[in-house]
Amino acid sequence: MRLLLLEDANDLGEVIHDQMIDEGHAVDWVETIAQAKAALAGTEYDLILLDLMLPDGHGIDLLKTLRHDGDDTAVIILTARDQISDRIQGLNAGADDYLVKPFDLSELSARVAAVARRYAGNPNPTIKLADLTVDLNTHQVTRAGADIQLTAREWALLEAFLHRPGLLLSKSQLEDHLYAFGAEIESNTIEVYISRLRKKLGKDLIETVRGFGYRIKQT
Amino acid sequence: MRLLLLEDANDLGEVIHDQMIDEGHAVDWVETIAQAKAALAGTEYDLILLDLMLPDGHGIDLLKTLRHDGDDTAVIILTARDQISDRIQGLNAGADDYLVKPFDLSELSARVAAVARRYAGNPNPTIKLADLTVDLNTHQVTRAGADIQLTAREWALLEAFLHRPGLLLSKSQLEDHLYAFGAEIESNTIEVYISRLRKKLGKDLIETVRGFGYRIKQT
DNA sequence: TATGAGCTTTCAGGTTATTGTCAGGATAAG
DNA sequence: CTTATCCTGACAATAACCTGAAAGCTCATA
Repeated sequence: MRLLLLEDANDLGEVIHDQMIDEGHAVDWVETIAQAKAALAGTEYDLILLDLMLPDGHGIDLLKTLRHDGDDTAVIILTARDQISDRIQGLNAGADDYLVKPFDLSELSARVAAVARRYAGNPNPTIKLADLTVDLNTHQVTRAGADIQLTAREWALLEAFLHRPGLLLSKSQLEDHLYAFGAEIESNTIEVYISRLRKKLGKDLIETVRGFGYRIKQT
Repeated sequence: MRLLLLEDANDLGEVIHDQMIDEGHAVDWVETIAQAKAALAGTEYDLILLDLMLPDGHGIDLLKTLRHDGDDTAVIILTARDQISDRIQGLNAGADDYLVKPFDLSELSARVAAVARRYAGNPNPTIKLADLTVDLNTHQVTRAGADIQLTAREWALLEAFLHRPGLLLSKSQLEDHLYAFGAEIESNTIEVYISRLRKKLGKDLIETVRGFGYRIKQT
């Protein structure tokens, strides 16, 4: 998915940027209204993340202009807790959703996904993998019709593979996906969770590539 | 159908106005309470769209006055997420339905149609859920024929799940539905209400998905 | 403006499921 | 055979969840 991240003068941008890239989105990151306008003129985006920390309501103006020009690109507003008026203005100006700082990256990811799905007109996307059906929305996994209950970590691990099917993922990559940046895992946690997933999903779904990592079996 | 749209100082009104006209309704669009009162004095409307972005709770007052005078015109309240108290007040004051921004126009259309049906004396749209019957218009819930009384919060919570069956909703999403987005809920309120709903609706209706949230059991 | 009923929110303690770690066994590579 | 790597059952610590009860609100009514 193609994202535009408009953010000025604070480090949240970098974090968001990295997270979105991790999830396989194409992200343009700009820090001024002028840059944003240039970017918008040239390119079609699927989603715009608009940080209203921007001074003087210019962010709102940008959004209004966009809508006025008939552009219906999805927009999620990021705003500080105390800027309620900005938020209301934002919604009125045509934003699709908003997040109040501070927020979890996972929360942001979920909202991005939700808005994207809404725009794609595809509210309940499911992925089929061998005899598995994975519902990204409800986190429901069924195997040959039978429900499978996954814990949070198990789901996160499975999700890592779903983003890029067939991809070989190293243990450290998987750790990055499962844990907050900088968290130190000092045991064979990934191995344990691979094991647990296999037990629930079926032995032969996840392939071990000795010395490198794991990969979902292609079908 | 004859609509009154009461909305002040923002561009959503225009959008709604155009949409409703498109759908073949007759719409009067006013932007002050005074205008609304004048319009209400002169004309019979089938439905009033009331935007609570209006300051000072005068919108609620208008509704109260209306009901107090025995006017039972259908009223749908449009409100920002920040104004939960308005929302509760609105329901208590006799609103028929409410929508929280941002909302899809299609959703608004659906609700308008629903309320219209109700007032046209058509059978109420109901949802069956296990042994429950849920009336979206009257907010009545019956179980095996017996009425179940839900409070405003309890209903709001149930409603969140009705929107799409089987949907997994996180606690923070539910909070967003019940409260101002970003409002500081520092306790386990959602858990408490889930507990109450279960007690009233039956233990096994709402499923806990540990680490993610809750979901209504698929039937 | 006081009162009381009903609803909402918080708190605290108990219960349960998940998590990260370890240890010992299994497997593949050389 | 030896070694590095991986698998997996078990377990204590912890996080997540449930729920009764009490405190806090709101609103209609007197």
